[in-house]
Amino acid sequence: MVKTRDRILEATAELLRRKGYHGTGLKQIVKASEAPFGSIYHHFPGGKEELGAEAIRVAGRTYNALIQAFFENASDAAEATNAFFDGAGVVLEMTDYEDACPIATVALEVASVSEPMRAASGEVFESWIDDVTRDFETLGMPPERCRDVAIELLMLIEGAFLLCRSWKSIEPMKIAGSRAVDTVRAALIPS
Amino acid sequence: MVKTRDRILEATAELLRRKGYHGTGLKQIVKASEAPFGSIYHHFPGGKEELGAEAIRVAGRTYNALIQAFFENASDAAEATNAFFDGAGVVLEMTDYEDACPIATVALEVASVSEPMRAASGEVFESWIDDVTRDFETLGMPPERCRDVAIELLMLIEGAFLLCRSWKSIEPMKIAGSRAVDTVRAALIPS
DNA sequence: GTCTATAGAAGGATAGAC
DNA sequence: GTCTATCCTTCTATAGAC
Repeated sequence: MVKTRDRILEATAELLRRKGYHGTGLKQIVKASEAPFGSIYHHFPGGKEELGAEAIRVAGRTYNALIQAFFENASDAAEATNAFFDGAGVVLEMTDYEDACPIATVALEVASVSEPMRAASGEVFESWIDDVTRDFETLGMPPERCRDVAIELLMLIEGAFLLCRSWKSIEPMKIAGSRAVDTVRAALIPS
Repeated sequence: MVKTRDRILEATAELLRRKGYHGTGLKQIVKASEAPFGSIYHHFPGGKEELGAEAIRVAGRTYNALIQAFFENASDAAEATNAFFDGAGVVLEMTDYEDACPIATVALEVASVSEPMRAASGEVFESWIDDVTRDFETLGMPPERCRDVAIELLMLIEGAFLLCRSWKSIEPMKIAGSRAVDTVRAALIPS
């Protein structure tokens, strides 16, 4: 049995990714989650803002798992990077450029508008960076480089998501993936 | 004398950058532009969507000018790149991380929702890429590399804007700038 | 053709029945 | 404590006065 609260969070995370924060209504959320309207305010007294912040964290954890699936037990950091960017491109094409980063749209929308939601998105990005940083350390990259490389990869893929969706083309993702692999490969070589 | 239509477009472009598409109401636009409500539908019969698409193009042209100010008559492509990323970081800090890309938020919001606005944002990104590509050719970069380098720079700065705003930190912009300069410098060397 | 008033729907939030 | 009915605001859009 799936708890009402979890259904609400799942539905919200999904709607936020596709429609953004201001594009998602509470009424859509109750419809999608098949929950009564009052349940939102029972479980999230802070209203839409509290629900949104929590949904961002839920979406973030889903992606933590995806990241770890590619990087945690990889044999080579560069190969894992290549597979990750390739996979992102495949998903983009399969979903007609709808499924990209689950929180980027919301993060930009709320950055200067809602401090709790900005903080939530910041923590999610940080947790992704932490995952990749640790994985790169495990995979033999010099520790002092790991975090910067992880941040560069995240910037490249977020930029690629933006351009790919706006152009309906995976060309940017191919360029981003190629550059990401170059960076990882270079960082792996001890200086 | 400034035409009503232009005032509406300027106000819309500014609001879209700060609040996004769904976060900006037509009533805010008429208030900010000091125009009567009916004027919007007089000048933009297609309503908010047509106005939004046009405002995206206006914002795009403003940035075309900014890009050219840095790259068009530069003496060195790498130096110009460095100055551009530095400048972006300075503006972010000065505006408490509010002023970043004028169209990124809207582009993500509308990518899967409004075809006319998606097309407009795609054209704007394309025009920025075209500018930088031409400038790099002029500055001596091998022509076959210019476009890919320009796209990489755009992805890096868009990713940096996202992370900088979510973290309220310019660390990502510094990393992005550093990597961008490295890429440009490497591309300038004939192989 | 400039501007006001208002329609009609959807937004977030709340009160209170059960 | 689950759920419904409803409140008030804001949204986009339009009708029509001047």
